[in-house]
Amino acid sequence: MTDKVRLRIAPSPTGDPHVGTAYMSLFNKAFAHRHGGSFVLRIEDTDQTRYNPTSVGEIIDSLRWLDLLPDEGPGIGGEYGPYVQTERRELYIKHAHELVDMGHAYRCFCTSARLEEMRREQAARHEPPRYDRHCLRLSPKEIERNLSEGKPYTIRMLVPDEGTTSFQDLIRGEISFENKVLDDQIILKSDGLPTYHLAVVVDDHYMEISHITRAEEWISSTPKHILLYNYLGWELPKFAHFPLLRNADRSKISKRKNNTSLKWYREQGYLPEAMINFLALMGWSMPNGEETFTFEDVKREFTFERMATSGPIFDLVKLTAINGKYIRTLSDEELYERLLPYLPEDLDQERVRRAVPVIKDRLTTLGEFAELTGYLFGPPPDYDAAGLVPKKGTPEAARAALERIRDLLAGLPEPWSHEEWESGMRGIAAELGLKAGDIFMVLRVAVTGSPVSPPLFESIEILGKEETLRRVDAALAKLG
RNA sequence: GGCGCGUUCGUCUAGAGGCCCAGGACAUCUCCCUUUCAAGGAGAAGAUCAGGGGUUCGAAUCCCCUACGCGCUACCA
Repeated sequence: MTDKVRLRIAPSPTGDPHVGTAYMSLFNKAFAHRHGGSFVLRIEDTDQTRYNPTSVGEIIDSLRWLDLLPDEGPGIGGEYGPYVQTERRELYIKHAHELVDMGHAYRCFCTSARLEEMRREQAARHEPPRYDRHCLRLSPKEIERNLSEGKPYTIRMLVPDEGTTSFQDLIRGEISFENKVLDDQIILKSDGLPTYHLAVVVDDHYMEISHITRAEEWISSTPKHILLYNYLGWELPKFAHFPLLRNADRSKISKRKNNTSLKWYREQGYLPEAMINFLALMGWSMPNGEETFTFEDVKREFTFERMATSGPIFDLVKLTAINGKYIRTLSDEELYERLLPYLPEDLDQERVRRAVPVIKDRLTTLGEFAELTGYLFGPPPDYDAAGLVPKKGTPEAARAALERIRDLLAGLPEPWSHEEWESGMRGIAAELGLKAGDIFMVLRVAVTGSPVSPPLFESIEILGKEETLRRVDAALAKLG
């Protein structure tokens, strides 16, 4: 074991790339790199029933999107591979049997049916569900017979009846468990693949992981892992259990109650740097109190000591606010570039460029651009003729206003200035005894199809005189 | 039920014995700006620091108890 700093994330390829994976990656990569170490990706695919073949690629894509790519991992390379657990099965089998030989583990031939029955009875007696060690009492002869009959078996670790197992958590301090509350956990399944508990210990050892970071849901299995390290005679890594991201009801974050897929955030148009900033604010903060910062800042400042212990609620509203803030700091050109993946390719690019500065302050995600600016690239959404009529006005007033606006626009030189247009508009309002706001509203609805829209003048400018006039005529026709 | 972890404004947090009758951000509300909506600016409201006991001249900060929340309790991770 060296004193190299090596951290890893170990997601299971069971579904969409999870926001929790990004959360852990952020701090792991920051800490590893801060100390000149490596950040590793390992795929924990020992549960074949939940395996999803597209998942690994999507996890990597998502990490690349967030600029959190690992230094080592499947498809990335590294000297500690393979980085996929099913490709390492011989290693687990070897150590599982080694543990059996040492008397620290034993074969269990119990069927799932018997185990279920056992648990049912324990529940009925209000006892904690634990393996009753039926197979620990098997004689060598019985074991021999079961083996020769080809009975399937699992391997369970043997937990001491007495004593306590404790460890120093980098985030939470000392945590200890009485060994008697620990179960004789299955470490090798009957399909020959390890359970998490064995695989994680073996891999973290061989991959020379120096700091084991994971969510707090793993705290209660840590003593089992420590026991395994001790049985195997391996040096203990450091442990840090991070707070669990929560739903609004404080339960563990789930896709039922939250958008947990990183693909979703990308599709909506959240900026990776906003995502990073938001995630870093969950349970952590900059020493100087700064709330807007980058990955580089986290890398420079991250320490386990500053990590909070209680699980933060994942608040989409705050993420969205941060995202809007990041969008506003982008230059028009940058924003244009970032918008491209979210737009149909056949959109008039020149028009998109001109729409960018107009819409920037109103964007909260990149994905909103298309809907917010739809009227600039096609006909305005259909609206009711009543929408053209000023609050205290009549359809006749709206008609008179539109006719004069049409004449005003038609008579304006091309290009015309905001000033000459606005004074013309105000003149019409005065002439008709309407408020300026009413006049602008009539035009706004005629041009954008909605009483709520991006700035009117800029919109007209982008659409051009001809198209604007067409829309005014359409509005007139609507009024009948 | 057992074991473990946690508990500062609605939310994210600052706070490591006196600087705190608790600061910032998001959200909310008001005002300003303004042709709508935003953005921006200025304000307001919002936490008896879960509750109760200690320790101390002094506690959000240290200790104990209680309550509540969450997690684990699978041949899932």
